[in-house]
Amino acid sequence: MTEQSGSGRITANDVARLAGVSRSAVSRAFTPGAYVSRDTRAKVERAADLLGYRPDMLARSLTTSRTFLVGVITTHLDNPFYATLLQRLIEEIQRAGMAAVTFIADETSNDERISQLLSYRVDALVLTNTSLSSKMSVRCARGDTPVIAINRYLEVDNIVSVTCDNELASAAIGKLFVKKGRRRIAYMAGEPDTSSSRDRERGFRAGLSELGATLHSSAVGNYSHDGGVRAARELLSSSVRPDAIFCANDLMALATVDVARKDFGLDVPGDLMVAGFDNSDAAAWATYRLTSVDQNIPGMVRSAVEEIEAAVVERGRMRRRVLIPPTLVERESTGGPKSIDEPKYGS
Amino acid sequence: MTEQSGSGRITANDVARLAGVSRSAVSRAFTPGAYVSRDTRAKVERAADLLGYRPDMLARSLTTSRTFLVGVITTHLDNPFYATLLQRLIEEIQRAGMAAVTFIADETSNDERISQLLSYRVDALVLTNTSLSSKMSVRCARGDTPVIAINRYLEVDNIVSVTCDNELASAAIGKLFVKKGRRRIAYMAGEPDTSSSRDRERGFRAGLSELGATLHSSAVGNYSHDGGVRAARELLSSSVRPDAIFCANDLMALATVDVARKDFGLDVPGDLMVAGFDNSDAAAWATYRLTSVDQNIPGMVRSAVEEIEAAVVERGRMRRRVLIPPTLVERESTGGPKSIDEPKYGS
DNA sequence: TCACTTTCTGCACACGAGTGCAGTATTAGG
DNA sequence: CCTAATACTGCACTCGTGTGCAGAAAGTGA
Repeated sequence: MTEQSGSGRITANDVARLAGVSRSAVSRAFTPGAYVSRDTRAKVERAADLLGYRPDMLARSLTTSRTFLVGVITTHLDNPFYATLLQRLIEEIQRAGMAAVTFIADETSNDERISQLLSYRVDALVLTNTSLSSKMSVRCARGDTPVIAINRYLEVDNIVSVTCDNELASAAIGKLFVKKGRRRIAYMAGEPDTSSSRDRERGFRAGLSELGATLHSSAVGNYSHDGGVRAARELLSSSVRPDAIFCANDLMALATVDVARKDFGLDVPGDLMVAGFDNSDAAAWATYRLTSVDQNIPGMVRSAVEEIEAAVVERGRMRRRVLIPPTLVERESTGGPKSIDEPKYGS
Repeated sequence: MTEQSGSGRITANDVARLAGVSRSAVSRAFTPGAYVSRDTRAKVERAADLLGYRPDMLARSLTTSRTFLVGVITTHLDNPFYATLLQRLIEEIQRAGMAAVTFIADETSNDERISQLLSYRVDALVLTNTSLSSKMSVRCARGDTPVIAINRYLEVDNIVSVTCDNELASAAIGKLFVKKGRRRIAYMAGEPDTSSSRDRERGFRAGLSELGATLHSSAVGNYSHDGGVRAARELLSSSVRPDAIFCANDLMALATVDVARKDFGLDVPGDLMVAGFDNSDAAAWATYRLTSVDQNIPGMVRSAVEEIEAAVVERGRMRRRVLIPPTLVERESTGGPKSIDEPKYGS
């Protein structure tokens, strides 16, 4: 019998032997657009799925320099926003016929991770809420590895960054508070050194001042629930308590609602309006009904993967910035949706 | 100048040339336990990090058949439990010096995904809340690819399954309800055809009957928040309303609390006790203070990766089942923790 | 100094596939 | 029936690294 050789692995040679053709023919049968007769292709395909053969990606990548692997570096997934983002990103990557090699960012060992990913010759690198050291940026550029940053804007060459329009959305929330008659308006920041938190604060302030209002107070919640609890207590303990708080993400906003009700006996939105960012699932829960900003994750992810595909084809493209338009979702935590004919922000 | 050749990629040849040694020497310098003199190793290392060289994993894997890649197939990450599980799993994998290639399960295209992963020669395959068709099971066994199933028990040969002791934990909750004086006790199932939901129901019933109680009613919530809302409405609309509900996960339990309060004006735990499963972050939030079962994700993940490492060394090991002991976390949704001297369940 | 061991080094082949090139089978045209 | 074009096919080289083997260098003892 012409069986495969000893080892469990089935190679193109085994298929070739069984099909009675050369190994090149097998290779060509699996390469779209290569010179193979209908006849041989049929023989090869029959033999192949008789043996359960599939070309070895590793070996293939060695000659083609295409691995169909995308390196993804993301943060802790406690925050449901990152979890959903990662999920959609992976789905989009696999839809494009590639596979995602995922690492959780570790602050200290980040460079090591990237270097590791490069040693797998990933076709592209996606950073989610993560920065890139200039050293690694150079390494990526040298190896022609395109880098896409989602949700963080990096001032580095040869890198595409995809973010939602944080300033625009935050301004809309600022204006919403003012229109609803609030005057003691506070901001709860995320991690202070991230572009997202800074942009949201800047936009929020701009929105307020556009309608003649100004920021009453602010605190830092570090994007976490616990941090949000502490920051909310801090803000609400003030002698002149705020009557509206914009939190830089939902996790902190939900914490703020909890604290307002449980610790301070406040009514939301009566005594305190709260708005968040991310439009996470929990924002829609009956207990919270939280007004939030939908960053349009599917849109972000689609852009990111499109950038990857473009970059793989035309190597060495320019740095770019992609801005995804977000959507304001109004719920009861700010007094519910406006009347039906009032226009959305933006245009 | 002895620079690297045209392309951006730096190979062992470039390093060899710069260090003035043979390419084999470079290879050995990067292979722990190989025959190299202190002197050559030093020269190679110096040259290597001058050029920023790192062995190409693809080429290396081609000869060693070790890729240090672990294939991970997981479900949608809307459920925070899976998100945390995935995060910890990836972290543990990277701590072990490997990298995770992650796919989101797609029901229909699952076999295709696994086949794709096998074509990357992953060292092992981890399935999270996913089944394995018998066809793929055979393929994995043939290629000597160890398969580890987390949180689902599969009746297939050559596969290790790691789950928490669902029956034990669920029984504990059943007994807790009875001890707290409840008699109209209901169960909310997850996805009916999963081993986890079935095991939890079986354990729960066993716990009840152990103390002479019996199940009052049940409904199916499919492990989702929306499903939980529907199931809770169904259970609570009954003419004889339950006074305690055990939900097969936290997402449904939180939904149940929301529905009980908002739609039925019930007090939790006064009118209705609720318990969940997973001990997700939200369970600890002030609004819910939900009693839940901690599955010990770090423990599960550690076992899983240990199994991988063991399986990579001694190929072709037996099917095994690993049972992780869970912890009951009592909070206000069942009336708060017991008095201090009462023993935990188990032993 | 010689024989022998020990410690390394480099050659050459292997891993599994893609692919340019030259050669062969097939067909068309005359 | 002959020639030339066409459609394939297979050889052999390549990708970047690991590794057995044989030979060189260095050390050891007599």
